[in-house]
Amino acid sequence: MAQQFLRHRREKLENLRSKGVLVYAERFDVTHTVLEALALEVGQTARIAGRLMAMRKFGKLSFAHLRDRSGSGQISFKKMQLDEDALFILSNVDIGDFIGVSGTIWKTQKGEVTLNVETLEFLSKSMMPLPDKFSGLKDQEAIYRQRYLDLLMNDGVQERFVTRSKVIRTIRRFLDDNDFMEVETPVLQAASSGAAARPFETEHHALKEKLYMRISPETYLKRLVAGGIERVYEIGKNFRNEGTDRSHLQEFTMLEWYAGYWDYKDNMRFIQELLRHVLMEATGSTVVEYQGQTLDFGAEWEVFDYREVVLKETGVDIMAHDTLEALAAEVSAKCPDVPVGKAKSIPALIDLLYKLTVRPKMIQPCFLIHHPTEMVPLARRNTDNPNVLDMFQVVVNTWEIVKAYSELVDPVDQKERVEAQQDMRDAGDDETMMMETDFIECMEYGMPPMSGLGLGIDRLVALLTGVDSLRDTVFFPNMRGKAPASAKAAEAPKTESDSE
RNA sequence: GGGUCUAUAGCUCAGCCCGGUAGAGCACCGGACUUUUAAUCCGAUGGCCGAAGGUUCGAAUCCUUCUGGACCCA
Repeated sequence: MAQQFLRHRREKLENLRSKGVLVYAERFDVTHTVLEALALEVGQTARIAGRLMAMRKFGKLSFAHLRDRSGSGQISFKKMQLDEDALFILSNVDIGDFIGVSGTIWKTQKGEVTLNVETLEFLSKSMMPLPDKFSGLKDQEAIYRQRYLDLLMNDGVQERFVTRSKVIRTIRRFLDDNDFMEVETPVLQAASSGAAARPFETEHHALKEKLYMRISPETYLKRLVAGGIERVYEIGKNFRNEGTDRSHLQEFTMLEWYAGYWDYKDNMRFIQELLRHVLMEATGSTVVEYQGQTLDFGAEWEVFDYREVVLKETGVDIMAHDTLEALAAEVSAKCPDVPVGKAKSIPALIDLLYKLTVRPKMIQPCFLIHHPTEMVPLARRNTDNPNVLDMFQVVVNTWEIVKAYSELVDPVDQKERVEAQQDMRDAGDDETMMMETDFIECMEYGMPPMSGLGLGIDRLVALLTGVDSLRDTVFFPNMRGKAPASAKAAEAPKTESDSE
């Protein structure tokens, strides 16, 4: 495969070497980026470097496109003005190679600002042809597995990831400016807690202990609040060992913060302010056009009470039943499409009902508040109605992008709620939460009242960049093993330490 | 887990229905060309048709299984 390309390019590489050219150069000094250079006046000079993306050769004049991090622009080679060494390099250059040039700005007959090359240095060889410049790279599998080609060849890809970077940077600044401290907490944990999800399991060989990849940093961040870091946040990867679809990644990026002395209402105000700010910074507007929908983050966000909105939508009062059987009977009667048998516990059934009936209608940014108490074992009960939580979610385009609540800091209540989780687990619901006893011990030492919030970065980025799959918001989405493009490499002998 | 679609040259795709020596464009190689920008023109390369089995005189094409990918459903 690709024999001819390799052969031709290897020949050129040897040609260059035979004349003493360092084919993989050490470095190159530039004075401008490509776009900066092309913004100069005619007659000014610049040194630029980049990857050669296209070449149009005439007899004694050639045009090419050079691309660097700023973008790509036209350079020209006039044979009459180049010395023998430069001509030799030029004759052995392929599209995809990296070169460094210096020259003078001029304008072509068509008026295009172009850098005419006077000196030319070879910087690095490309041994494989780039994808078709017109069609780009369309093979979805190649796009994910060889993202570097996608970034190089397809329009808008780089911008999408620039937006992602900008979103995260803006969030950091906003939180820093509000006196939050960024921290890092363990990814490898003895018990996975903080959310209802199946964890990835791994093993600590030296300690001979089973460990879990975190599904949430929640209990660790709360420990830090107990330790006096009253405003704390972490942006990092969480891992959930569940099915993958367009709105779920098994490895996803989450922002979580905790603020002492705040309640969930403070967080409702704060997240609204934060999201509007991030949108303005990243896109210049609080209105997002997404897949034909206009999502207006600037307008007032509707607030839905969990029990009320489910009742209104389905006629089912989720608080009216003490047993799973009774609730399942009413749900089956009123919503025959809901597969009640799937739910192994009351909260699982409530969640299923909501997800199938209410959530699909939540398009504009809105708050869903006061979830039933059993649904989240770490959230504080509402003072007036202990059956519901001081909790909210932000839902946009049917995606839950934010979950937040006033935190439970009462260790006695916490213990009972964890035991209830264990009962559900025993009943067959494997999306319940494990709990480390030392977290409860920490709570026994005392925690201030506080409220925390989690924001799914990947979903937010998808909304802001118009893509409909979260896989398009990360560079390298998880793929099944066996990359065809590197079959040769896979055959190479492996050392034992390579195998995990 | 179930269903639909998909895999042919480095890339983008035809060919499959109805079996008969593997096609195009771009890229690559040789030639012409001082204003192109999907440059153009002439010529030449390039394939284990995802993998394995089966049917057949004969399979990219029909059948089975497997593998990767996309979408839908649960």
